[in-house]
Amino acid sequence: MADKVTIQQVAAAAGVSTSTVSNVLNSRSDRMQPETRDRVFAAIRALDYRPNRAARQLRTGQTKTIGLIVPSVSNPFWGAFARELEQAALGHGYNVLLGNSERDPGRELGYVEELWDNGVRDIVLCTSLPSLDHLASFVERGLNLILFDRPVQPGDPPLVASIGIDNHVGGSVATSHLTGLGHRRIAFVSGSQRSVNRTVRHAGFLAAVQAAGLDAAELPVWAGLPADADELEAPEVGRRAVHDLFSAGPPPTAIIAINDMTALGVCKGIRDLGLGIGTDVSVVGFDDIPLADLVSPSLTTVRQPIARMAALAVEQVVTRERTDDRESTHAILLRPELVVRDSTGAAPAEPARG
Amino acid sequence: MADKVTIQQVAAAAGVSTSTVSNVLNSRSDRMQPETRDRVFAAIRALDYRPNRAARQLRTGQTKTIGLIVPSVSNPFWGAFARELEQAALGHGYNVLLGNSERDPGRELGYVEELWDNGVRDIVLCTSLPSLDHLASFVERGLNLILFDRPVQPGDPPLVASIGIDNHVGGSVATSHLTGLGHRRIAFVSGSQRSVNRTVRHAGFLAAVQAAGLDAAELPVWAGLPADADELEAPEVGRRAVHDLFSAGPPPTAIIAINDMTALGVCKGIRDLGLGIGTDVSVVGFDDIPLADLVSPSLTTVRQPIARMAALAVEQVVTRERTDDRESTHAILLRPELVVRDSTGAAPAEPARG
DNA sequence: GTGAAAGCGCTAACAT
DNA sequence: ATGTTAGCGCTTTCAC
Repeated sequence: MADKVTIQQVAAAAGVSTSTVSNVLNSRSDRMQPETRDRVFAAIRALDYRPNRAARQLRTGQTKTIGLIVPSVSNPFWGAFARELEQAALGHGYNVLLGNSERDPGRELGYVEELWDNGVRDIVLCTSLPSLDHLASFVERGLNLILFDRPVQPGDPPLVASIGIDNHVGGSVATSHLTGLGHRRIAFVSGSQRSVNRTVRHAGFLAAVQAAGLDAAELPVWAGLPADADELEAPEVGRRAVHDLFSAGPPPTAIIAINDMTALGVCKGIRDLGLGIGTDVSVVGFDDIPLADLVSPSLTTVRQPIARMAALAVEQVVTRERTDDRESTHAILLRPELVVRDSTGAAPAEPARG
Repeated sequence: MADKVTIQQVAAAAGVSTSTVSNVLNSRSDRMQPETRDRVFAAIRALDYRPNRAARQLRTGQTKTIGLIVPSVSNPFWGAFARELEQAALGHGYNVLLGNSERDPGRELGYVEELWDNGVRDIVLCTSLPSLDHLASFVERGLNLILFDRPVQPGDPPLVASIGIDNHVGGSVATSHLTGLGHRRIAFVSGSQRSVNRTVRHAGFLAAVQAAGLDAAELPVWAGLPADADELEAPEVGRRAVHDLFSAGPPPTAIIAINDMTALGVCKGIRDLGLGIGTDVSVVGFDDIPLADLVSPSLTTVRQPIARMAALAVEQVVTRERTDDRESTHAILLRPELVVRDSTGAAPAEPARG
C-alpha cells in the first residue's frame, strides 16, 4: 500500500546509497553494474516502493501531469475526448488534471495559472479563441502548450503544437454532400462568431458552395446571436437559429451546424416547426458524438477521430519531454470523415415553410 | 505571474519571519498583531505570491485536491456532474483530479492508489459496486471517501459519507407514473446486475407495481445480459434489452431504464422494431441529462439534482477537514423529481408486437 | 561505479 | 507576539 516507504529504506534494503536508487528511478541504470541495478529493483519491488511525487516535484519543479482544459465536459464530445486523453496519458505515466473553461478567456487563463502554480508544464488546451496573447508569457517561461481543435495561427506564441482535423476539408465535405443531394439553400449555424474553427469550417463551406456553382450571396445566413449568445448552451443556439432562419426570407433546405450538440438543437428547432428532418430540412453536424448514432433520426456528421487525436496529443508531450525540442512546432491536421446517416436526404422539390 | 516568489521573499518584504507569513497563510492571524498581519498581506499582494503546493504537500502530506472517480465521463450525466463538482470545489480552493473507472473495480482501485500516492485524501467515488472492501484499508489510514450515487451499505468501511437521491422513491415514482397511465406490463432494464442503485431502484419499482395491484411475477423481465454485458455501452444495453423483450413472451407497454443513456438505447431499439415511443411503448429514464429534453421524443425521466449534490459533496469534504470529525457518517438522500415529457403516454389498448 | 550532502519551499515545534 | 530551525523525500552535483 506504499505508505511512507522512502528512497532511504530502499537504499538500505538494497545496500546502496540513495543516489543509486535515484539513478535507477530515473533510468540512468547504465551508470552502474547490472548486478547493483538488479538489487535495487528487487528492493523496490519487495517494499512496494513508490516515489513521493510532491518531493520529486519540489526538487525538480516538474510534475508528470498533463493539464487538460476543455470548453465544457458536459458536452459528450469533450467528455469522450477527456477519457481518451486520460487513457493515453496514463499509459505514459502521466496524470490528467481537468479544467472547464466554459469558453471564458478569464477562466481559461485562471486554469493555466492554477496549473502552472501546481508545477504542470504540459497543457492540452481546447480553445477556439483567436488570440493566445494571454498565454504568451507562460509559453515563454516554458509551458508546453498543445492546442486542440485550433490550428496554429500567425501571431501565436512560438513553441506550440496543434492537433485537429482539417476543418476546411470538413466544412467542404459536409457541404458537398448536401449539394450532391440537390440542396441549394444551405445555412451555416454556429455559436460564437469568434471561434477559429468556426471560421475555417465556414470557409470550407463557402468554397464547396462556390464549387457547386451556387451563389454564396444568396444563401440564407444566420445573423442571429444576440449579445448573450456566448452563454447559451450549444443546443439552444441551434434551436434559436432555426427559428430565426425560418421566420425571415426564404428558408434553407439544409443546415450545417458547428457541432453535434448544436445540430441536435437545430433538429429540435425543426421539429418545433413541424417539419421533417432529412426530408424537409437536412442537418449535418461535426464531431460524431456517440449519441449521433442513437438519436432519431440519426445524425449525419463530420467525424473527429478523438482516440487518434488524444494519442497524438500525449505523444507530443512525451516527445517534447524526451527530446527537449523547444524549436519545432508541429501542426497536425487529420483528415475528417463524413458519416452519412438519416438526418440528410434529397432536397425537397420546394423549400418548406415554417 | 508568480514565478519563484517564495515565502522568504514575502517575509523579507514584510519585515517578519517566515513562520509569521506561514501563520497568515494558514489562517492563524489571530496570533499576531493586526498591523503585522496587514503588512504580510500587503507583501503577498505586492509580490503576487502563491504558495508552492508541492512544498506544502511534502511538508503536510496533504493536498487541497479532491479526487473524483466516475464510471465514464463520456456519459453526459457524469460529465455534467464533474463540471458541477469542479465548480463547487474551486469555490473552496480545491482542485479536482478526475478519473474514469469504466466500472472496472481494478481501475477504480488503481485510481484510488494513484490519488493516495499523490497525497489526495478526499475522494468522491461514483461507484455502484456492492462491496467496498478493496478500499477499506485506505479508509482506515485516513482516506475521506464520499460515495456518490451509492448509499452506505451495512458492512461498508466506517467513516464514509454518501450522497445520492432516494432511489427507492425514484423507482417507485417512475413506476407509479406508468401505472397511472394504465400500463400493466412494465419492464425494468439495467446493465450490471451487481450495481447497488440498480437494486434499490428495482425495489422501488416492485413496491409501486404491487401498490398498483399488479402481480410482479407476471411482468416481463429482461433476463438478458450475457457475460460481456459489463463492457457494453449503456445505450447498447438498452437496445438489446428491447430486442430480447420483444422476441419472447408478451411484450411490455412500458420500460423503465436504469439511466437516460440506457433509455436512449431503449428508444432506439423500439424504433428499430418500427414501434412508436410514448404510444406503443412508453419509456422512463433516470438522471435527466440535458439531452433528455432535446431528443425526439423528449424523455420522461427521474431527475438527479446534480448541482445540489455536487455542492453537498464538496461541503462534506470541507466540513470534515475543518471539524476533523472522523466519527459520524452522513448519508444524504435527496428527493428525486419525476420530469414528465413525451416518451410516456397512456397505455395502448393492447400491447404492440415487435 | 557509488556515496555524501546540499537544498527545493514550506510548516510547526520550540525558543525567545 | 514573533523568530529560529529542523526536516518532509527526492535529485543532483561533486567527491571518492
